[in-house]
Amino acid sequence: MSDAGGFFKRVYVLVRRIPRGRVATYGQIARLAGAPGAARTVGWALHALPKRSGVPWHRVINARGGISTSCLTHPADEQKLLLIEEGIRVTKSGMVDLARYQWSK
DNA sequence: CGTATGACGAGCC
DNA sequence: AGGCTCGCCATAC
Repeated sequence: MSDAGGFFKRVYVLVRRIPRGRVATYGQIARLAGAPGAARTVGWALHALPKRSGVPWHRVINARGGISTSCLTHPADEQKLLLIEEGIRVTKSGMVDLARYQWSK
């Protein structure tokens, strides 16, 4: 399940472990997945991830605490709303205070 | 097996 | 804060 050529799966498992009201960066997930530097691959994993998969993809943001979504199927506006509904303060520009909300195992 | 891609990261302006 | 360039890494074709 969490192994066997499924780097993506490993990412999904880690994202699911992010507690509600907390966020993580792509680089952080990549590092926990055992591939520091593969932040881009993490983003791609979530990109291919359907919302109904149950993975809180909206809790994953970039190192600057911003929403980088350029994906039309996953609008940044929706991600922003989801984060706000979890109690996370997000600026109009979609910036999150990492120092306060970044997930720490 | 080589090239292209991508929801990134860090550095620089 | 926002934008551009280069570098890293795992898939897709």
